[in-house]
Amino acid sequence: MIPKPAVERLCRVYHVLTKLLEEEAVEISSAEIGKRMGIKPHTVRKDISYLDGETGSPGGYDVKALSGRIRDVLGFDERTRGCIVGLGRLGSALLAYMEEKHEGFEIAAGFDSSVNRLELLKTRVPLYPAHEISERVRKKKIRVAVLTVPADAAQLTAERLTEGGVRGIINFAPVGLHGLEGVVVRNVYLLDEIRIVSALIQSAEYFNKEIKYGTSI
Amino acid sequence: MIPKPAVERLCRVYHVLTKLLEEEAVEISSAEIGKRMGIKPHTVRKDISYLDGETGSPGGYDVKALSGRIRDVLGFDERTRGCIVGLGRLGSALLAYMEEKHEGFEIAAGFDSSVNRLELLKTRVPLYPAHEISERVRKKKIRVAVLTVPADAAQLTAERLTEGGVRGIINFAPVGLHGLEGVVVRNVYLLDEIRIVSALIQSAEYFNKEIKYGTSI
DNA sequence: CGATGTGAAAGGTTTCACAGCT
DNA sequence: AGCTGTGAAACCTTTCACATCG
Repeated sequence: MIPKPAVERLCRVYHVLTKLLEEEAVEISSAEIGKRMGIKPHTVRKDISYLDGETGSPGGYDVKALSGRIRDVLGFDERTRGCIVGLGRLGSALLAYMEEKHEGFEIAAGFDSSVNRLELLKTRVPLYPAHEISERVRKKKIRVAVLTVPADAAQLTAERLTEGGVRGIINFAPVGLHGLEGVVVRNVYLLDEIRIVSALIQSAEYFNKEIKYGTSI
Repeated sequence: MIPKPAVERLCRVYHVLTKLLEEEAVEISSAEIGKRMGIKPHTVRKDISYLDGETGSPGGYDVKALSGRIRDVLGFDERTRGCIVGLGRLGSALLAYMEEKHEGFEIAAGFDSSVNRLELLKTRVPLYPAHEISERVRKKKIRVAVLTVPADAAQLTAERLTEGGVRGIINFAPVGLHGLEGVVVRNVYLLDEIRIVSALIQSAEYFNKEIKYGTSI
């Protein structure tokens, strides 16, 4: 089993490789990947070693081969279909941001409980009222949902999504979701981020250490 | 030194306690906090134990006392001042979301390189052109920046922020920042999130395990 | 009794150092 | 020579089990 932090970093390695392909680069070293990501070369190598492939050589990694290997192992092969639920200010910004074409996933729907809002928004992606969530998610085979509803609607909406067969939820609502069996939940607590950074600074100062809370997701 | 994941969770404990104070709750158990956050009770207790305080008793924790202790240790005492740099769709959504009053921090400025955009936006918070960043940040004693500029402007903007004395950066640009001494950087790679969730699902399936990549930040 | 608080064990992740390959 | 690949060591975090206390 690949460690979770390694999976996260490999997703970013993939991101870097995608760009390199656009730049028509052929080979790249772990040092260069590390530099672009702000992490150390041996971390990059270790992460790649979890893929159980034979993609490197003394010149470095073959960009295409490595990118393909990551795609296979992490399952970027088939397009992953996602949706955004809750089209307030944050949700619609994320929709606009994500509905453009991206390697490895595709936004296939948006949902909101306000029909009025659905009519006002102009998006490429089709929008549906919230009560159709589980039905639409099932029909469209959506695997991942971005949850940007108000805190008090989050749990119920998450349950509806799970009923529809969603396997992963990226939760932007500032409440913990519970009781969702077999679903990967990632919480992104934007409002806490500033407090977290502030606390990490403070904590580092308090213990009179140099700041060592480096880059992370 | 408090472990970084513990600091992150304590920020969320604080969040929960703030809500509890609004509900006028007096005491709360680690089990209840854990339930609200989607984590286990002993994790909550361990995290609280890092605060080196004596806040609990057999009935549970005194909400006010615990909240005060976290505020002191994590430095939420003085208002932390933050800014948002890059007011595109995502940046201005975040600004609208964050400029409301929140416990523990305050958004004090917004920046963008397009003067046109600065004139169009209607915000409570004052907005300034990007070339004034380091000057304004210094004058206003801003400690934390939310970075939502395009990828190719991120490194330079981060450097300007650091010149102005910023101690922490929440980086939404999909590139790693490097060479920033003494600055806490947190990366939020929104576009990678869907891929990460998708990969975690896939990885769990591949290794035929039940999904155990639980809740996390 | 029912909760906290915490050393100690278990578990996971990162770092290291060097073998191996082209 | 220069880079990858990886077992082993070091390090950090979580979990557990139980002493403790009102």
